[in-house]
Amino acid sequence: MIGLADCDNFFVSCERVFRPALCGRPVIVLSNNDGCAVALSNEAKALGFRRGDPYFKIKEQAEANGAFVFSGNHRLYEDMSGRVMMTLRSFCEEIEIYSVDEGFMFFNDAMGDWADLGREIVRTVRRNTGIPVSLGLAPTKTLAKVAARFAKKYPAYRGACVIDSDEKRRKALSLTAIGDVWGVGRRNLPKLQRQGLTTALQLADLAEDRVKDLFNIVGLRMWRELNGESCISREIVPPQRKTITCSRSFQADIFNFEELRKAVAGFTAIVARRMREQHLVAGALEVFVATNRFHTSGPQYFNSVAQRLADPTDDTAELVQAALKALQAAFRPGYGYKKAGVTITHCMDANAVTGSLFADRDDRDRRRRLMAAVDKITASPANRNALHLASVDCTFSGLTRREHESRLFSTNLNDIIEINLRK
DNA sequence: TCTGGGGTCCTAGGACCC
DNA sequence: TCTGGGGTCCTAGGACCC
Repeated sequence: MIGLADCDNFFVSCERVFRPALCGRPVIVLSNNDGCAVALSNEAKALGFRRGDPYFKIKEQAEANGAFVFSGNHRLYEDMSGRVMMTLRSFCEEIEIYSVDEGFMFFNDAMGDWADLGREIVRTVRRNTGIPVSLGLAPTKTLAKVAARFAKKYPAYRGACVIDSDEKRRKALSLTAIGDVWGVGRRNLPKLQRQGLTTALQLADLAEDRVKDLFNIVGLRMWRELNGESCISREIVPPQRKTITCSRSFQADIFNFEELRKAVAGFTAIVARRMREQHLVAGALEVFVATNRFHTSGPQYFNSVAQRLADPTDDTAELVQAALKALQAAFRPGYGYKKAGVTITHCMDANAVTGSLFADRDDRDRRRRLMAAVDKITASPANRNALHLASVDCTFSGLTRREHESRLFSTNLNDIIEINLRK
């Protein structure tokens, strides 16, 4: 049996844990630069606000409706995510952390009544973390996703929905719109609809040969999963990352190379720290710059330049040097840049790399120790910016808008909740 | 004025090899 | 007249996910 635990309106729920007065009220969490709504409470959804709405278009209406608005506080959400996953793991050794707010659980033995177990998991996550979660239980990942949607949608399930018979499977699929199936996206939905398919059950009931004609291997796998044949693999040990990206949109267009240079160096430093956390080294890196794609007047420009690294590395200074070289090649003066980013590619396990024959080993070791020391000093959130390369703007101060920040309630001692006891 | 960020997999086509 | 067959690797673009 496969369980999918899916946190309800996760970012909103994280904010509510530390401000319970927000429960039952409309809450909206925004993306970087306070750009778009990325998470909404049910109350905000009921008011007509949608994920992806640009904030400047809904701001007035949100204020008029008394909605509470937050800039994304991802360090808080990451920390809360870790707590949720820890609780899930206490029920099941084999879990796959699928995203910040979702985890698959793999049960190898019969565990008694699945619905009872599911509800106990939901209750325990709520008690341990304050986060409301919905659980779907079914023989395949895709069906567990379907079950979780029902658990979320209908309070009668009390948090957990189980698909453990063919009858339940067919019933659930008949009530699921084809566009709501995991793996059916925007682009392919019209194609499926043209075939006269409206429910997930109609898709599942197609003959295998017909599925092979209509789709590629991805569609075939989805069809098998809907029919109860598990064929999407378990990733219990997280696979090694292949790329790591850091990119941002800016509050105002940047025309000046120096300003862009600082930002790109900052992105590179963040990416470098993340790769060291994961014990990776990069074989190459890519820098992109872009003008505002929503501007209809004025010239548009996008460019992305890759830079091979002579020797795979995780050293911030070396990576920044390479990134700035790439930036120089990508940059054209005269444009207003709205967005830029850095991606490291060709990642490998740091311990499995053979250094170049001509590399200076002593220098390598010194740099490695330096990076380890920097990482140690900047490990705690309060010291995050205590030490950095001079070329790096690690705060992005003034670069992006964050007007509705909440605090680092759970990871920074300066930000913990204060309780005023009345006399 | 203002419009997110970070990933993966699949496929087709080109370069290259024998 | 007539111009092979079979591979791998890499990349860009598309589709999907959260």
